[in-house]
Amino acid sequence: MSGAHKPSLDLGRTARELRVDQIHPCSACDVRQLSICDVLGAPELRRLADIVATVSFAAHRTVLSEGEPAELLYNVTLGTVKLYKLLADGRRQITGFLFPGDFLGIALEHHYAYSAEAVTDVTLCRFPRRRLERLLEDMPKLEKRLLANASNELAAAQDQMVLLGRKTAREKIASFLANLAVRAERRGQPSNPIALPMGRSDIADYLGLTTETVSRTFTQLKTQRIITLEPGNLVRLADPLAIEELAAGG
Amino acid sequence: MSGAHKPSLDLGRTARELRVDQIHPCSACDVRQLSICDVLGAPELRRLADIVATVSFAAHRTVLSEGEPAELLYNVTLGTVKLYKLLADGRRQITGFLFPGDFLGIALEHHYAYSAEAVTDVTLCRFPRRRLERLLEDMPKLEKRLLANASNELAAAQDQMVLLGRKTAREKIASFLANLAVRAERRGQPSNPIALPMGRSDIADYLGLTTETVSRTFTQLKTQRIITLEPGNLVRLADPLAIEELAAGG
DNA sequence: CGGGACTTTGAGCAAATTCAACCATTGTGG
DNA sequence: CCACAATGGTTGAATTTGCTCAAAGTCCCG
Repeated sequence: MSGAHKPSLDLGRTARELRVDQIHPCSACDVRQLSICDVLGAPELRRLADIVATVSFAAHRTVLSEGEPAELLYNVTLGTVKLYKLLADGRRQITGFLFPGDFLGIALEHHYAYSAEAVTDVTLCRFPRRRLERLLEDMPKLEKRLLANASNELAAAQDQMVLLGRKTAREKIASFLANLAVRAERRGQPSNPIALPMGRSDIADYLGLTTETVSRTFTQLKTQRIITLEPGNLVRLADPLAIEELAAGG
Repeated sequence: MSGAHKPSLDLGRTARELRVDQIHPCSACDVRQLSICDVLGAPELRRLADIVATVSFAAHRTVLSEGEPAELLYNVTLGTVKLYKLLADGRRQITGFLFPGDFLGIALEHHYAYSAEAVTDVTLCRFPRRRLERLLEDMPKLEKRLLANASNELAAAQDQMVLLGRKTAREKIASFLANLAVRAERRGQPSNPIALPMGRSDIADYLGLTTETVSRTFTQLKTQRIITLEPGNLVRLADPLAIEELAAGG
């Protein structure tokens, strides 16, 4: 069965959660212009800083679980997080990867709609939902920003549906790489040797494939000189145009 | 190639668009409690009515096209609409079906993120985006409602990713039927013999399958006495429990 | 009653999966 | 310091699910 997920031994979510409250006041935040905080002025930022805590999770820790009451919302400031849903028999679909600047905590009737796990060591800004909602009353700009954010995510979700429903394995991998490159660029990070912080099975569960197919497709693209794999989990797009065409469905 | 879409001759979007402005003032709207308008009181509803127009499209007409400037937003009041995206070679992914009460017009940087086409004859409430945005300034409740709406759609999009990436054809069809039943019920419509206003190829493009596989799967479920097909494009869930189990990934 | 579009069924095929073995890297304990 | 276990990644062979191509059947609607 594809996408089967061996539940790894989890010593409990908070076991290695480090609370580093108030070390990073928002005004010094280096991902502010990437995040929803970019619309806030200094006084509003101060009020936000009052309710925020900076927390860290080691790689593979669970940040939040589907179905739990959504009392805490997060903003990624460092590292990579994956969002996923499980079927009863363990099949897993990863619905997204989050990088610095990305917002976390889509809820449905105040319960998380998915689970989230740290891919690498991560640092997050944590907001109590109630207090954030109260703050929103006074900050229509922030509310607008959240709506714009949700719209962007919806558009991305639809692109992902096209990928999952209609693209071949080659096209899926190419789309994935192109997408990572764009997002890395947006964060001001190198976009040509692209960093792949996640493993093959995470990629597989994100693209609706198996690890074997992901691996085979990488080697196929490698032998066709479209990409090269470099040490440190880096992928170089040797032929970015070919990647673009494949990603678009060529 | 699966999902190939023969572009049907289109005589132009507005050719058969009927403008029936102001015939339905919002206060008499029979889908108000299903839509984003449910949070508005009488005075606010009146202001909304001032900027809304009621428009109709015949089946198969294009309501809006991906990439166009998003100057108009809609709310479905009657009929069924499908949202879709195309790849360059014609492969198509339907990203959603909209029924009465559903909101239409997710945009990215003020351009539509997808195309929308009438499945049946439909009637819609149409809002000019700018004027609606201006109205939002005075109606924080409506803005909150739009955000909640976007959250719901995001959760639904993630469920669809699970379906597309990890479910079998049988499970996809079962999930689809279960989902239609829930939504019909929510609208106060019969949920057991379920109406299927869309054709096999729309279902296929929604579930990431081909029409042949959709058809085969229906007959398979029929011979297993899990469903029966009734005249008028109705599907009866003869064994709702089996449908539920299949939909959940059993 | 006839025509066209949609749906169903059939036969063969192909892309991706499954199952299994092997390889590479890394971290650990003797 | 090196052997070796563990983990993750790659490769191979056989299988399977769903697709492609083709034809026949249905259902509207005029």
